[in-house]
Amino acid sequence: MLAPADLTRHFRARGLKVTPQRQLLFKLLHDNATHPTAEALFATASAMMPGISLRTVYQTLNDLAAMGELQVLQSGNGATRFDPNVSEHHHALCDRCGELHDVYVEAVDELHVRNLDGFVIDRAGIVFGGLCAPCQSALAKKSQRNKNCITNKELPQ
Amino acid sequence: MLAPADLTRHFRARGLKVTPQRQLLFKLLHDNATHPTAEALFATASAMMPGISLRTVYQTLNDLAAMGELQVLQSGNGATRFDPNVSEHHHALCDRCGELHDVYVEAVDELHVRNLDGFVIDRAGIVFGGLCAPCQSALAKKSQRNKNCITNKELPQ
DNA sequence: CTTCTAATTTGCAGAGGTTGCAGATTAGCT
DNA sequence: AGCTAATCTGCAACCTCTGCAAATTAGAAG
Repeated sequence: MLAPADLTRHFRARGLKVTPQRQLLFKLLHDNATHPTAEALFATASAMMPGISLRTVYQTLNDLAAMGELQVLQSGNGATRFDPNVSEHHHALCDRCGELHDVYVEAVDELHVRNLDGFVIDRAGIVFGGLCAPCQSALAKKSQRNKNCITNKELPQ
Repeated sequence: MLAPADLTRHFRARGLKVTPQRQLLFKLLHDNATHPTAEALFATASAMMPGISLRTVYQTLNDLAAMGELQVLQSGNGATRFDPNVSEHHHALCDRCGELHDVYVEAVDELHVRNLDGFVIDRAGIVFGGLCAPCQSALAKKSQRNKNCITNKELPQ
């Protein structure tokens, strides 16, 4: 996504107005790698500008997405996530904490796809599943703790 | 997804009951390549078994997904789609008609992923975007028809 | 600086999609 | 045939997101 100052210019050029609400959202999104949902942005924005409406957050996110300044992601469980990183990249979704990480994949266009049946591919989106580093150590500790535990079979009925 | 008879066995083995409603859904899903939504399945099921509840459809779909017999897909626009094809495959989503096609991709594990930062990948899901064959010809015809139309610039102000 | 107008903000109602709950029903074991 | 836990159904509720209309405001023009 462009820097706030550039977005301001782009918005005006398109006949869109640059309100304080929008400026705040521009700032909150700039260099934000958390893939926030509309609700999450609303929570942060509300703390800095009490009274801002959730409706306005959605409105601005949709405007930005329409201008190609945001990548829209379907997180799987309900809420849409917005990614200000619009360079060509993909995502890694942690099975444990649910967080999404940006990853870069080489030679995606060189993949050999079968069964296309006349479908013409324009782009690709990859979501990797697995465990992020913090969650791996968390799980390792947990299994360590459970090493000496009795199993279900050993429990009295 | 397994054949209805096998699913019946698996359900019973897990202490789950096999009701007429579930048997119907097993049949409707078997070899179904349409990636139906819960609503779509409900519509088909209702025609064959009037009175079946949408709630039951969701229930059974969730059970099947939990058993790994269905792949769950986020279609992008709202409704979840269910795919009885659980072999390793990916999807091609048509920008025009919104339909999903199963495709097979080779050497996905050989992709070179950067910026993993300790994330350990377990699996990958790829969604290709583009146009399916029918939609390409439809669009081609449309642009043919528009060839002799005046452009906006030529319109009187 | 004032005026004007179209764009924006807000709050609320409402549309999907999905789940929780409770009472009635039923699969399938004994 | 009887029993009990699993299931079905209908409905209410939830969540995310959008439509709408009245009030406000950005920013251009005078």
